[in-house]
Amino acid sequence: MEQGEAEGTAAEGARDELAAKFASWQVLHFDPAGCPVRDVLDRLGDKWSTLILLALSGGPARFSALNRAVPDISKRMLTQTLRDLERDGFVGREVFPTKPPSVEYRLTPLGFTMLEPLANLILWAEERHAAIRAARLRFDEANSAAAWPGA
Amino acid sequence: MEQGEAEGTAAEGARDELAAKFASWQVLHFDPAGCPVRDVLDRLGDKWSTLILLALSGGPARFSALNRAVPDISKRMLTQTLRDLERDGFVGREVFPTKPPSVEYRLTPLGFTMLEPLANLILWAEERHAAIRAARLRFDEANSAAAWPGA
DNA sequence: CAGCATCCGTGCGGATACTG
DNA sequence: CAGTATCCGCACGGATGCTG
Repeated sequence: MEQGEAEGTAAEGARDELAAKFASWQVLHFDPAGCPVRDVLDRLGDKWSTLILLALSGGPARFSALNRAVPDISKRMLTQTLRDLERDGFVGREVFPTKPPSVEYRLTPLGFTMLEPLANLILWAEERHAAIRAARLRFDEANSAAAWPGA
Repeated sequence: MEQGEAEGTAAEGARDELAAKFASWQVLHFDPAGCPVRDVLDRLGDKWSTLILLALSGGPARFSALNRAVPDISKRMLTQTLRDLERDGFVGREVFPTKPPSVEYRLTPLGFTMLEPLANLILWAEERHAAIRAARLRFDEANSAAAWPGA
């Protein structure tokens, strides 16, 4: 029952706040360096970043453990994504000089702070997933009907 | 736990919840249809979706108004992004048979519910933006120093 | 005004092979 | 084990021109 008035005010607050932020970014002509949406969210929007962060949410993990946690990522993309996350300060990398070598990745305090807003978005996505899939079916059906009227 | 007492219980709750969700999605072997992160967030992760949603957070807007609100998007990508958002049920499209025709876009109730979690993530990004940029500088400097030791 | 059609370049990401 | 190096396809997205 989150859809009612209780969430209405919160969502309206979010809307007004977002509208104001958006206006302030517009003033800067969306300078990529000054727009957090472009500079931060676009990086998290790649194919693997969020999944890696999720995999690390349970605690530190080694390279091959991450590869097993996300089975369909290639070693190449796992390395690259981890490097990007490390560069942004979300993930820390620690090398243990064992033989063979082992490397452990973990969320930094900065990366740790992201879990909360990320979790909110993911839980929202999960909650609305069925509705979204239903909307897609409706859209595709209406669209195909319009595309082939006589079929 | 070792990560950060300062960030507190909310972040730890988010971490545990996320870890549990991640485990449950793993069981499904990340079937794209069953994983909200892949099926929903990946779509929002494209170059323009979040900016369009932000532009609509202030209220309904016409096509050319959106094009002005996001100056560096092409008409082609604006149309395509709006279609995708409409297909997922986030955005509604209303055609007014004026001359010349005008089309108005607005958030649906479903799209409206996304503003709150999206705002949380964006506000987080804005709040940590400086720290992220600083981390990038540190990383790049350390990396270039390692790449050219004698320079 | 609000698109659609077409062409085209870039870069993301996959596959494979090799290394310390 | 934890990467690097290389090649390559394809889809994302930009530029331009045309239409109702």
